[in-house]
Amino acid sequence: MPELPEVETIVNGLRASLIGREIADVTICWEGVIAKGRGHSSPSADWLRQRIRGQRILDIKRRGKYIVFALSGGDSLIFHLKMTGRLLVRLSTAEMDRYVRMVFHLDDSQQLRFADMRKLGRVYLVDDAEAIVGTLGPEPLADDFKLEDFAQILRRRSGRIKPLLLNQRFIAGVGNIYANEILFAAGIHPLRKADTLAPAEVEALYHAIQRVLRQAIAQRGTTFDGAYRDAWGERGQHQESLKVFQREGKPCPRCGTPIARITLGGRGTYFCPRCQK
DNA sequence: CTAAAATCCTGGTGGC
DNA sequence: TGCCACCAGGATTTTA
Repeated sequence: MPELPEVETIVNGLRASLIGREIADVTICWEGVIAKGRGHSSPSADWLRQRIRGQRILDIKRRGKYIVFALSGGDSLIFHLKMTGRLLVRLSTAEMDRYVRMVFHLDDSQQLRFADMRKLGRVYLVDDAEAIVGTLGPEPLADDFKLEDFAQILRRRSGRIKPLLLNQRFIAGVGNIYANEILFAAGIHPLRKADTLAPAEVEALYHAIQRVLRQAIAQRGTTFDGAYRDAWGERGQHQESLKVFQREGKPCPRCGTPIARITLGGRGTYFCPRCQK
């Protein structure tokens, strides 16, 4: 389940190999990988192939959990990996990976392969990236993510804090693993209402978001159930550092109380009933 | 406004 | 050993 730290790690790997390359051709192994447009028809495989061939990769950036390629023709090629998606850079002679849905043939004997066991991930080719990523909330690791702005948004929210952390319009890039870990690091109970957090709690949450995400990036992300891989197919290391996620019944690393699990918004929610108030 | 449920998917798991 | 129901969850859409 690639979240911000995993996507950041993947993008850094992609940049190292793909900037400046031309997309010579595309093979679409499963047409459903192409995202549907708003309401009506989704672009066809033929349309996408004709449009993308010959365009050069100028830049690759992360926005939330999206991966955005800026192409020389002015288009943006955008990926969302959802649960099990992988973007893999391979030599074209390398054995094909499992569950590959789309292959980008590059001008230097490399391939970019989009693999996705569960078929939830999608590819977009658009002339304006904002049409896809424009509704996302602030980037929590950007310089312009300020405590005062964060506090003001929280004050206007009456819902529970954990589903709010997962809302991409509120903050971009936090998923279920890190929402659990962030709330533990901040000592805040997942059922707390956002507008009841005291100023000191808001500040603790603000710093926990950045600290937890930065540490996970330093460890190249979390590989759980073997799902996430970086651009070379390698695992992350942060699963060794998880404090509460999928640790129901195991002792809290701070106080020893067994970690509790509830379902909240349909998601597994893990916390220490003693440390998180 | 919040919140829950349904939707898309398939490998792994637990029950019988 | 085999079959099957069910679970996991990111984001969107629908329903209450």
